[in-house]
Amino acid sequence: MTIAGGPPARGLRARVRAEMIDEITATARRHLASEGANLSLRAVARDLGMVSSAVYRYFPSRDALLTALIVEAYDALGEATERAEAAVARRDLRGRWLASCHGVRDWARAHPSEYALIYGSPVPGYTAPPDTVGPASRTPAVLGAILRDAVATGGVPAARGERLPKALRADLKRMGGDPRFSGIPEPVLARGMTGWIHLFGTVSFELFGRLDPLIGDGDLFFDYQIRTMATQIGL
Amino acid sequence: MTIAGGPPARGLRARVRAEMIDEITATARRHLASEGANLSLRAVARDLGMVSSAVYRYFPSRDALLTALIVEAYDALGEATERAEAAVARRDLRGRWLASCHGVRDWARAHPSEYALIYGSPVPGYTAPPDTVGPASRTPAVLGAILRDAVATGGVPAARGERLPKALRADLKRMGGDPRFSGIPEPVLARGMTGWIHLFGTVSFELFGRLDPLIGDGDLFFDYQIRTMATQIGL
DNA sequence: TCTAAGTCGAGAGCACTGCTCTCGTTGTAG
DNA sequence: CTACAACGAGAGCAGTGCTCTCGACTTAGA
Repeated sequence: MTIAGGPPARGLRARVRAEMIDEITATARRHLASEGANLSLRAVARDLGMVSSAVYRYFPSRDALLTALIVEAYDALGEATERAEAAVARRDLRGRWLASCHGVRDWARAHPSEYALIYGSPVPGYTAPPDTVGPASRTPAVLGAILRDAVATGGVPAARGERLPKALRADLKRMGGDPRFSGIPEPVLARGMTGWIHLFGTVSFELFGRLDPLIGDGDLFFDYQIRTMATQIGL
Repeated sequence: MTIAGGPPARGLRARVRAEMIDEITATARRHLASEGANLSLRAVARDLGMVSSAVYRYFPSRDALLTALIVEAYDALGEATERAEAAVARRDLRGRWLASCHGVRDWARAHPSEYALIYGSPVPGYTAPPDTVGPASRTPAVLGAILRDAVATGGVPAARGERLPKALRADLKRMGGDPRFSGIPEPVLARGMTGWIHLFGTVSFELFGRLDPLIGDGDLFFDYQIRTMATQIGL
């Protein structure tokens, strides 16, 4: 053995292992994109020139592989949204909101299978482990930051005479405990949730083909939808 | 053979066949409810005391069975919506809209697997055959009728200074060609689509667990959401 | 440096799936 | 009454997720 220059302790094997995991998830993602949601672990293994049982050295089950893909998808969507939002001047609150929405849609259209994986119907026996909640809230966090900035700079009215039911107000107050949504008045938070739901509703309807027979120009429709919604939020 | 009183011509076998089809779909629906979306044709057959190949006498493939369930689900949802809407006084346009929304949600909560089947991510290799478009538009038709009545009686403003992009206006005009959506001015139709998207977005988010950590009282949240949306539509 | 321990890939195998084909049985139409 | 079509059962094929065992290999400790 050489004295130095070799890989670090716990090195070679651990690194090969990490690379292997990456290769598996990458191949799985490709399969997901090409064949849809029913991912075959055996097919992934075959693609990598290994036998199916070998994959189980890296992922204890097919669900675990799916979880890895889900986390990756949430992160990718979150990053895409953050990047789109960051490209707009800080003081242009409405522009930041619209850019975020377009960021979500653009990523979803570029990665329909991964979007369906995270925003479609839950996979049969699968229940999302807690690892996913962090990455999942990255996109809402972007929207929350915009609302907070908007409230702080007076870019959005804190209240417009809404009458929030007591229990709903309590839920929203609890949400305000989360630092990502703190500093946002409850009425604004409620409006923001409407926009959030409407955003993903629109993207899902478009991707799942629900608008196909109705809408010719999807870009225009989406833009119009989120603009009116932004206006109704007060942005 | 008896002279009369027996089953009609083309009778016994055809009737047994129809009953068999009903039994299969009923059992399949039960399996769907209990086990989630991955429906096993073999398990359904086993439940009916027959062998899997026998089921193929009635449905050419598992997808065909799924299609039957999808059509049934669309019809059931449509009927539930229609019934909820019919229970409200005709002149109470806002009440009719809200009742329809609640009808959708109540049915979805009572049949989550069937809802996921029709409003979740599209099944992997499956593409919806044209048989489904009719039943699928039953619920939108209810909402459309309310909007038409509202416009006719002045219950909703036909225009509120919206500026619709030309291409979008063209799409909406084309939608107006459908008798179910005729007589609804384009701006109202656009607002209605926002409400439609938001409605199913809210139901999907609730059923797919996206609101779980945030919202305590789901009933209240949903009601608040659709009320504010109805107001924004102009109802 | 040698050895015990742990990691890995391959292969066989189990229970399950959708689907096809064949083979007797049975209801039906002419 | 007969020829035909529909039907259910069974065997079988290719595929799936997952488990277990076995030999080859890397790693860590003495």
